[in-house]
Amino acid sequence: MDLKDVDLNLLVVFNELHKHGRVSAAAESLGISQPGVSNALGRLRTLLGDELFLRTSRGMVPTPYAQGLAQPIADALGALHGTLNARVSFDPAHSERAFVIGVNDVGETYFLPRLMRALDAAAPGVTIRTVRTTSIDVRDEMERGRMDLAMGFLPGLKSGFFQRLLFRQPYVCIFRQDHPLARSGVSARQFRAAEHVAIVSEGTGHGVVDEVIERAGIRRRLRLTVPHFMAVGPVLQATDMIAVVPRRFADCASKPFGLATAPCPVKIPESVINVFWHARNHREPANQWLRQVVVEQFAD
DNA sequence: CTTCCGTTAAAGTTTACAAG
DNA sequence: CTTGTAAACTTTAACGGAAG
Repeated sequence: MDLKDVDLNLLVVFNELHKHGRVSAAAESLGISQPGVSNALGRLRTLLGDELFLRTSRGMVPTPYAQGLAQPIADALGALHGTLNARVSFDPAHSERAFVIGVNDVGETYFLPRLMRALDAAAPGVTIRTVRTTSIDVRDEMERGRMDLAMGFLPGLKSGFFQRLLFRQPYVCIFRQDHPLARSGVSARQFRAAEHVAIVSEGTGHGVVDEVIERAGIRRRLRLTVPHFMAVGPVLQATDMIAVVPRRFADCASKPFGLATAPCPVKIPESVINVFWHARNHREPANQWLRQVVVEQFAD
């Protein structure tokens, strides 16, 4: 197929369609009418001899062929866009760009206060929206260009992504300030005897905690299991339970909830917190800028 | 049944291009 | 520079499948 026979704008439509999974949303994003997108899709279907997107209850899902095209097309368009806009660097002071960041709930409490304050000074018009890294497919969201950055302990993101280390942190035991353990520290025996709150959030690397403890042959009394960290502080404050959490979370939660920490008697590998971005955004000035801000604020 | 949403069709407008 | 034509776009309206 000769490129001159291809209306390259159709690829832009294809890209938006794949990103949103809905014709009307793609149309809005492209600034044309919904039939216009439908029409363009029709032409692309004829051109490529494939249905490309099938109508389902969950929107327009790509055929295997379209799925295969999506990434190369996105990369190519990204490269073109980057080249044509190379002269226009990102201007944080005047930008009204909306960024989407993937973090879990600890990430929000830890990163957002400082990040928002930094943005307040440098980029008053920029807005941030966060999404849970545990409830969505981060890889997919990033590939589609719906998420700009992700921060946290996400060992699953490798190929196609860039990452930069922000910090490492050990896991610690955390419990009420006037808990008996606050004086003595936590021995292996006491660790075993205590009632535990477990935080099980799928998709993050945090699951290693339970695995490691399990593998060490230690049977804990898991009295409460929750999918995120938010509930942990109040629960520990009100009970004699203990939890194993990343240290920076413990630092944030100690004061507001009157909690104390102690080293964990079980050896648990450190939690490695990175900032991740997709290869397609590697050269995007806005993305580069935001990464830079994150690194300046949070990298050790 | 109603609502939502994609598709299709019709009619008019805009745009690009080439010929006069 | 003007004009004719084809292609693509827009809006409007009607249609139909899917979901609640």
